[in-house]
Amino acid sequence: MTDSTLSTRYDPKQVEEKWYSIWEQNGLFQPRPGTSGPYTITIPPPNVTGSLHMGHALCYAVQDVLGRYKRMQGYEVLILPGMDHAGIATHKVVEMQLKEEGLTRYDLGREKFIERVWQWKEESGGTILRQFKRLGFAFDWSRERFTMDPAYHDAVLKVFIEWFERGLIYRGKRVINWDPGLRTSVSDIEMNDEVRRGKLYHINYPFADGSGHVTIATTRPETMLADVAVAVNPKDKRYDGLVGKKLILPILRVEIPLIADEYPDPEFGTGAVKITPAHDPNDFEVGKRMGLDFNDLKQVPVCIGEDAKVIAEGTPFHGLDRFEARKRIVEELEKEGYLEKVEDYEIPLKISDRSGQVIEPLLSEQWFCSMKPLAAPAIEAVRSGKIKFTPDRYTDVYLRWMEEIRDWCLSRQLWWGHRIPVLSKRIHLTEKNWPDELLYWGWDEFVEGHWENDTARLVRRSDGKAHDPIEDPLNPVTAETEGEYDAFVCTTDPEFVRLLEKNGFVQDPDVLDTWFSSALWPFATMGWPEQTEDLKKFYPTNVLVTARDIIYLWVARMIMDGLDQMKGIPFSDVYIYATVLTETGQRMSKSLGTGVDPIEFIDQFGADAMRFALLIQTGHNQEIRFGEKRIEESRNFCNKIWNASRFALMNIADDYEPVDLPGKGALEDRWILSRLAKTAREVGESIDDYNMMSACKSLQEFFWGEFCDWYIELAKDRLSGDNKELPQTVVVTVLDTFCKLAHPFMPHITEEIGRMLPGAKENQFLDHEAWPTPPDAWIDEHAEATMTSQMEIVRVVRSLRQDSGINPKQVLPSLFIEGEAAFEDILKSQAKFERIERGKPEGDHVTISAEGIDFHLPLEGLIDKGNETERLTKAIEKAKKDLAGSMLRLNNPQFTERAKPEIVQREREAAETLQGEVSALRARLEQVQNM
RNA sequence: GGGCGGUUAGCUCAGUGGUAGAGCACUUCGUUCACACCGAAGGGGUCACUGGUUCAAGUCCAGUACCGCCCACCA
Repeated sequence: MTDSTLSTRYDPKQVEEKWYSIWEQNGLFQPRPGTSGPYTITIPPPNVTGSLHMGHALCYAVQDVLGRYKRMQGYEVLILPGMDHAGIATHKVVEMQLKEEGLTRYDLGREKFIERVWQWKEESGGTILRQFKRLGFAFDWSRERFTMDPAYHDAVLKVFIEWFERGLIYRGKRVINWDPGLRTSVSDIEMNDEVRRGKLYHINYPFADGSGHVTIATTRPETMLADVAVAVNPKDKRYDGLVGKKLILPILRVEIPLIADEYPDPEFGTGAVKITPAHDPNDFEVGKRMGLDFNDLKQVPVCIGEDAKVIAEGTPFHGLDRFEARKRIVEELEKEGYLEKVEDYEIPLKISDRSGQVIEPLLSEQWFCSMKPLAAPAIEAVRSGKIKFTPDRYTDVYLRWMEEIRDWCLSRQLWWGHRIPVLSKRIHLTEKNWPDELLYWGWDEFVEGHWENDTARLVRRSDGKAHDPIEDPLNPVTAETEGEYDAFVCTTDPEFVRLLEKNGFVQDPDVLDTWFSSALWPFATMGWPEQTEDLKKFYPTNVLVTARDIIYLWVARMIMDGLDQMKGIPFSDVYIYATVLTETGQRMSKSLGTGVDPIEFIDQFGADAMRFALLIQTGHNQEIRFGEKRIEESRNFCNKIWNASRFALMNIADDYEPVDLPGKGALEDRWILSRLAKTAREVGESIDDYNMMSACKSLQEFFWGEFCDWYIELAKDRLSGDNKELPQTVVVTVLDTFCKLAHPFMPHITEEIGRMLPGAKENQFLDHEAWPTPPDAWIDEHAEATMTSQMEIVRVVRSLRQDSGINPKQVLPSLFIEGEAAFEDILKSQAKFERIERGKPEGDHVTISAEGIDFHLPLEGLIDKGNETERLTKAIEKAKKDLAGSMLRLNNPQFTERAKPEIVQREREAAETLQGEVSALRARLEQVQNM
């Protein structure tokens, strides 16, 4: 009776803190050589932009379950944690902080700004680490990585340089997505679509010869300052014979041609589209087809700058904000009579994911990465099944996107991130000066001294074609190929950088898109490019657990990079977990005020309750609604576990001696062990299937609905009786096994209880225990069926008592039964009778049937005629309805002939029972009415 | 415009062809006897709709409606 002092309320706070530090001190989170080989997860590194939210808690909880489960199965488990520098996102957080101080990053300068970001990284990283630990995650902190660690930086540069050399990375000038708020380019997948109410302006462009006009429609009239043409579809009859004529561009009053191109849709509006190659990706393509030189401002004018202000010198619009300019230009057009009409219109816009600003498509020179060659093997890896998505519907999502992958704009005009390791210089090459120029900027030194790790390229600006000076150093520049070149040198050697700078080279100020470095996560975290022991042992990882919104941004890129650099898949499974929404189905976000810090819930309910609440809602679904109510339920479950264990410990003597179990004992003993064995299997299978919801439900239903509600209740008397060894052994076995099964989900409370059970050894932790695999011999279908029917009987009799208005706790003298009834003890103790007697009682009584047995409850002078009549009438109605349904089936020859025999047989038995029930109920009703 | 999810009790959700389930909420009863963060009993659902396949459909098929998410260059 050592534990009678335990509180009746489980107190997570003290238990959770205690165990986490003990686990850490005992090195539980580091890989331990096992019998089943390595099992690895490199966790998705959270952004150092603040703190973890509910989605993170779920994500990492799933991984912690997998890690602990696999560890118990004997794997050498490495869960490698870390954090992501998160380029734009972190950059923005710090810029916002500066703004509050009335400063900009330019006031600090690049170096000071980066210092400032590092400071913030320490702060945010510290918060996140504390959150991780509060949640109880068994991750190997000794291997924690950050995507800007020096070694990680080296890995990033290595890939960049290699791809540069292979020609996968190139410099290009094209219309990119410009975020005017953050003043950087962003990739196609970092924007959100949004429809806003706006106007569609119809503007007349008159023919130069005065013969009428062409009407175009636009939502962005301000871009007309950079129009180069108006296009119509060659099939559009309305413009037959007009293509080739000159139009006057209103306001600027310059001539632009009316051209034919496949792009305009004749069905839309007038079928005529103004072409602004510098400010629209479609128009850019048209411009390319027109053969324009994008380096020539005369051919491709630009009218909006990086600050989203209009560039149009000599006009009143110069320097205006883009939206202000739109207003003024429309006024001007109206005044001059060019405005045909204005319609209300839903404008589809691209909104920057990071700043919320309207994206401005802008002609800009950036670094790009060719994706097709990288994507091909990554498609194959998934299509062939080497990488498997769960739920598998995401396979198609992935494949569809990968098959239409577009080149990736890599450069960002930010300061926080991996700086692009390229120096460049504009040179003018002619046939004559080619070798001199090479010598001038140190080319031979480059070739001799630095070739091993570095690479270089010459790109002719007029055609964008690359010339590889290494492959073809003496390729003479001819009259045709002479002209402006950009010389790019890609190097990591600081000495060489200085030499180049001395020769007029300038280092690229841009940094890489943060996902470029994230893509290397599964191997760069293990020390790659060094061939480390970790890399040999733990790569490839086993599973990636992540959110569906980064399948393209991250998952796809890791697969591509892994296959390209490691020549092997980075993980074999991808599990996409559900998005966590608020109770009302809103997105959880700080800006909406709907974000919740998991720590608040942990303070209130405990980490185990928090984890379980999330996990029990997480299967193969795509979203979950989460709130305090759900955690309360889990908290209550923890409390139930606590109290059941407390009760068990109070009943187990210090001299407890276990006995052999299988096949022995009372019905309930065999039943609960059979249920335990099945639960163990279900939990394992559910985890293997990444279905945490199913695993949690099995655990909860078993423990609460079967072990507590039935087994413990039935065992109460026996636990203190003469043969207490057996029920005690069952109780301890169930608790011990349950603690192990539930440990991955609720590590703290299970450890606490597990350690109090008889037989627990010093410094032995559940993580080191074997995952329970109860033998087949424990499964006893007969016991389960019998027990199920006993439970039904008890429920029915209890219901009869309740309906008769008897106090549930009151023990009645006797219950009469007619029919075959074994296990009278169960009935006696659970339905609370002193005796079970055969036959029918003499006096007034009420009767109910279950499992073919009639139960009579003597109620001399106590029967409420009205109540009983109502109860019986209802019962008759229900039985008649069921019987009718049953007969309908049985009278249908199609059914009796075609349905499986056992189904028909079951139906016959059911009908028979119902038939008997109906007549019995009728007889009783008559009896009652005669009372 | 295309694709993917969802629609089951008041709420949140399980349910992979054989007579509809859980938790919460609600009603009634019950606190010396593990737990009121508890126990017992109960009420509550033509499983969104329309067709089809089948002896049998919440479950399979086709379509419709509504909700959510993703992709797409219609100015």
